[in-house]
Amino acid sequence: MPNADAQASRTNPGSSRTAAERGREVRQRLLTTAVELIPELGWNAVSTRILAKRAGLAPGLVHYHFESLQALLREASLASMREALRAFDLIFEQADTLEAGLEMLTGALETYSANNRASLLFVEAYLASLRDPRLSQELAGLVVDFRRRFADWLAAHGQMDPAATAAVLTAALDGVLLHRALGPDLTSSVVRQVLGRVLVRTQRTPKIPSRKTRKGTDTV
Amino acid sequence: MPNADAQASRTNPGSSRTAAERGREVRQRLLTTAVELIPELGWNAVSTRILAKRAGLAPGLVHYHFESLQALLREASLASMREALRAFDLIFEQADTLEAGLEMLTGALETYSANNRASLLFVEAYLASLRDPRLSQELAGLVVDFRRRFADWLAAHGQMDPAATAAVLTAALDGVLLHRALGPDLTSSVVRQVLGRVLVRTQRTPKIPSRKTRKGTDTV
Amino acid sequence: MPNADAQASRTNPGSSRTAAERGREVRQRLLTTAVELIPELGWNAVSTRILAKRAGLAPGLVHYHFESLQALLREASLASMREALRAFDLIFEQADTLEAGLEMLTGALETYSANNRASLLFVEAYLASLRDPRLSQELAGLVVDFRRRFADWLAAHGQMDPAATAAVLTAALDGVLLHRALGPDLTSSVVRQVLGRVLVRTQRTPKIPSRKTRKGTDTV
Amino acid sequence: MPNADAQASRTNPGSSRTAAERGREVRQRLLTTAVELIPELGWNAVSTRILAKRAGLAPGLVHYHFESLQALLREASLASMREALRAFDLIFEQADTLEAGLEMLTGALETYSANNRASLLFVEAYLASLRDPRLSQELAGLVVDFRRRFADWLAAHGQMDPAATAAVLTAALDGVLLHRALGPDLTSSVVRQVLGRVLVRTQRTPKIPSRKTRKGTDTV
DNA sequence: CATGAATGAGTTTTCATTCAT
DNA sequence: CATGAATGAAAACTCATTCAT
Repeated sequence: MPNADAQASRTNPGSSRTAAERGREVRQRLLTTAVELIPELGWNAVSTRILAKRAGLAPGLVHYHFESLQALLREASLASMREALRAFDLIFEQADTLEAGLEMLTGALETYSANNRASLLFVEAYLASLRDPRLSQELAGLVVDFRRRFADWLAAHGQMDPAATAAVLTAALDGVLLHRALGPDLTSSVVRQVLGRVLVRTQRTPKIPSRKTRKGTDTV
Repeated sequence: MPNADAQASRTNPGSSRTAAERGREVRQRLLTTAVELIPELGWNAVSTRILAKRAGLAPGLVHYHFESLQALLREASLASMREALRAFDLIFEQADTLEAGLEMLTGALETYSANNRASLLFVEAYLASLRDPRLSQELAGLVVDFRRRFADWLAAHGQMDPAATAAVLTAALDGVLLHRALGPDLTSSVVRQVLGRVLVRTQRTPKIPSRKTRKGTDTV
Repeated sequence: MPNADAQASRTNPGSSRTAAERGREVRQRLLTTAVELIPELGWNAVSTRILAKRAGLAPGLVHYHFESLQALLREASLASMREALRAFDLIFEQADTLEAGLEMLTGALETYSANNRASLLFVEAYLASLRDPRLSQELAGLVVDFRRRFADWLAAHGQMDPAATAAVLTAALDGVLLHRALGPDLTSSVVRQVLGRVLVRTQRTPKIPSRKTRKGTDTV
Repeated sequence: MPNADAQASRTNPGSSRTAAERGREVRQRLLTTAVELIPELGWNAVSTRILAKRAGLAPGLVHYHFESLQALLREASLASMREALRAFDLIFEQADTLEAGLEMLTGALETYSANNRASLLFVEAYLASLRDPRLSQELAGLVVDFRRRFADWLAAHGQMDPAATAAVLTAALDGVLLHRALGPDLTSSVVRQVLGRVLVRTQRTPKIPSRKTRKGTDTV
């Protein structure tokens, strides 16, 4: 990355670009380091000094580039979560049956849980949002957006009660994330198997793409 | 209040009861206050001074009765969670159908979410356990125990895949707790409606097993 | 002082007195040091570290004994000013003519200006009070009280317009304090000579009023 | 605003006027902003960043145009005070009796106290001068000059002891400024009424001297 | 003439923990 | 069993000043 930028700066010699560019790099480095540190140490244990040291930067830079440490953590976590959620949009685009979608969702979950970091970041941000109104607002926006896209996709594939299903499944997946952070015993195949029962097609207009014959549908 | 207690102890001078008894009371008060403070401020924001002040006790008492602040928080949160889980045992004893059980579970969830405190305590403890091996171990024990009792109850009432279902439902309910902490839009009736689909009876009639003989079967 | 206390503590062996007493001493030492430092460095330049170092105490003690540095400075300056004003009460009791009173006042002024510290403390506190409502309120109380006692004394000795005269003379004396802090050219004899002209007796012989019956009369 | 200026400078590209002129403008803007900020925040609370932000300028400009922040504050406050004192010269020229002069002086005082800013600037500068020898020297010069002009005017209008009276009245008026900063209860009519007694004519008719021939005589 | 990124020491304040009594 | 004074490190944040561009 520094090499690429060094090249780029050559393109524009003598301009003020280098300073500004380096500034943006430093800012970005702080954000990246924060995303790394939040799951590792916990939201409240990320201090300016630790952050700066880990980023290999002078401690004063945190408050030069950000209004407060909280603002930095907020921006970093939101950016990271937004990007994580973008992955799900891809899933929604590619999956053409409810079952395929669930499989991809739990697969993604497995990926995230593997390095633990992304999922913990979500939970840490959830808790932090309880004491940070700004974060709370933006985070709620993310969740609502995700639920809506999820519900749209569910509806488009014939799911019964798409909005309710999306809301509960979103929460359930977050719960699974949380439990996987604690221990590895919740395999994605188990999750898929159980949560798969939630996926039920409406009676009317079923263009039945059923992958297998469904089993016991004693819904409650 | 400390004055009142001081007076009370004067009433019973020299008796061995007063000293030991009051000591236990003070210890208990510290635990109770911690349970109150953890969801309110967040695990890492509970300090000895804040805790002592809120409990109306001298600051030195925290380290007199506990090895460290972390030990106090650990003991307090575990005790509180154990008690909370005991409430579910009652549900398991009283509910005689899967549907009734789910209804009581989501009802309890509503109760917990109402004051938010109990559910947040769980999540705070989950995260804290990632950096506290002792807490992690005990917490894992709690969760495993709960899953097993849950699975037993599910099995006894004809649920298919009881262990897997219990594990996923436990995680899902925690996820719902978490999302309710963020906003009130996840009503318990929606949760009941969607998660109810997970409850499916096995084809063959199960022989209802005694609690003692069965253990967590199946997967997980 | 430590020796005296060491003796005192011997009088009461085994009691908790020593610890509490030492605490009070430390607190007092912080106050005393603040009074010393405010005129020397300026209100805003007195930092916790400088203060603790000068007092020969650990830096944490400032916030152990006081809620904030501002609270410490406030308490210290107010106590010092109250004591300084008490000296004027003595003057009012002893002086039996307007002229003798003015002579003693300007004399006191000379004393204060000599070490500069007391007078600068007043001015620093005046300015600080503009950004500290609590200090402002208490300081205003001090000034109002002093004006009233001054006015009472003036009235008792036949001064015309005692309240207005007291208010303006108080301000004028503060101005003289300020100018003396800048340079030594304003001798007390010059001040006495000029401000003496302000002292004018009413035409009619005043009935000397008792302190209780009188209130701040006239204008202002 | 900076944008507007940027546009304006574009209007006149390459001209030597724009560069030099704009430089002076920026310098002046820094001075003006400092004069605004010193009474508002206190001398020591005016920082380069706050100053630059308030002036709508880049932070680096402070040290580009001035050797140090202190130097900027010094220059700004002295310029402002010099201008304020020029207003008094007008009074001296226009007032033809002692009484009329005092009335105009207290009137001016009222004006200054109204916005508080000018009077507070004086007091802040007085205190700052105690720790800034350069400021101290220049400020002393200002005060001495003012006293002399005041004394000259007093002498020209028959005042007894003009030098002593001028010195004490100058201090007294500063004291009144200070007290008015604290609270509004010292009305200018009260001040005029009391300080008016200080104005006393010499017995013998003074030969009215020309302004040029007289200098500060008498005591002090 | 102007910019704004960078620095490291500075600020106030809070902390868990120890310990003499 | 209990107290509360004490400590020194660490927290978030602000600072004047420098300097490459």
